[in-house]
Amino acid sequence: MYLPLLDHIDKFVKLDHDERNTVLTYLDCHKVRKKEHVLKEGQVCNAQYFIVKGCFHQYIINEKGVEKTLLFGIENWWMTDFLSFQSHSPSNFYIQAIENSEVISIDKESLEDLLIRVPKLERYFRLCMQKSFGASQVRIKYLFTMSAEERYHHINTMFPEFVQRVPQYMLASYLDFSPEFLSKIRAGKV
Amino acid sequence: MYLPLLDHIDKFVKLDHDERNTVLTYLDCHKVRKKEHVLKEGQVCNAQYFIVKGCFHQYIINEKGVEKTLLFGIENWWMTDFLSFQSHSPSNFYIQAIENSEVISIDKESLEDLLIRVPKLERYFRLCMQKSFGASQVRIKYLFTMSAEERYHHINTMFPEFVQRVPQYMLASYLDFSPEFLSKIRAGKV
DNA sequence: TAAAAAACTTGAAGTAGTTCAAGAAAGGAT
DNA sequence: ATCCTTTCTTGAACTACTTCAAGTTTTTTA
Repeated sequence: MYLPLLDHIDKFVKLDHDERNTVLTYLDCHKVRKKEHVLKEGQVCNAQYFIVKGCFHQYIINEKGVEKTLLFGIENWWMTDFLSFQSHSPSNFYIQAIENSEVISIDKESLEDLLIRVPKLERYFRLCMQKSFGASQVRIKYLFTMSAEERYHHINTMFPEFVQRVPQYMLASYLDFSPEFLSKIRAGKV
Repeated sequence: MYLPLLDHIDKFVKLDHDERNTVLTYLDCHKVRKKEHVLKEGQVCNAQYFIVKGCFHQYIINEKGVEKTLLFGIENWWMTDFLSFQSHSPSNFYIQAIENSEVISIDKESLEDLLIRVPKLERYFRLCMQKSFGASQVRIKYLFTMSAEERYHHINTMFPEFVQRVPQYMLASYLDFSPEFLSKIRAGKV
């Protein structure tokens, strides 16, 4: 149950037996049902979530009441609103399960505590974040340089299983165009 | 010369006298002239740059040969291509000085070394990155929810001095629209 | 301080993608 | 198995923004 996270940590830093056990005492694994939220706009984001199983998206609702998906997360990714988490400010975002999922959550206080007891984890979280941030930089590059159609074909080539896994309208939103347009791209009508 | 960085570190973690001195031995401060690059597409990004003075932008050149600015950096920000830095892969980006600037650079090996000697810095870099990543998440929100005109007015309200500081065509590119369109927004011709 | 280069402006014509509305298909719950 | 909800499709009308080209202004360099 907690193994996926320990394995993930192990890719970045080596913990000894005691440290692993310490980590375990701080974690809390629970199920999140499809469509359930772990964060809503306006709330202060007080935890980070490691996805053990399932799929989430981070989204906002625009002034027309339409959902815009900014980010997806699947197994072995951390999800949170880092800005709200760090600065205790109300979040701009919703984070919602797209499938029945399982997450390991750790709240801010526990994390602070844990990082004092297992300082090696500072490195783990640093490297994780570096990876996410790198990915987000590349994403902006794609948004800035490719047409809607190119973005769709690109993601479809790189992550075909993922494209099947999430609703089309969310994918369209993530790629920053309308669901109708995605439908037309797929039908070859553009 | 190195004080701005030590001050910045001090906002996140407290170093003792020895640790500060250790840090200093790893740093290298140098001037970068306007239009000079610290990173070009295709190079592996081997260092992180802390901006002591001046202004940089990270950009790509698209298939039409046009520059697209993905990110700006000013005093007290770190700039690098984290993906390339972490995974030793060729960078997608250029990083160039917009003004005559001064940076403190630290290369990958030195950083690894330094982090071993001053482990507290793991925390510093983690928190720095968390802040940058949070900012980049919010930026994507703006790109996804505001019209071109709204994005311009927003940045102009939030950071008026910054808007004056960089060429309009770079700002337009950063906001993801054409320089001509920015000209028209400013003239009230949209 | 003149000449060259870089940055900004303007209008006209074009287009990539949106919006709307209505129907069809697929998925979930009881 | 059927009803209800959610998701996907299609075409027609529209629009926010781009592209192009030419001229003007500002900045840099020698």
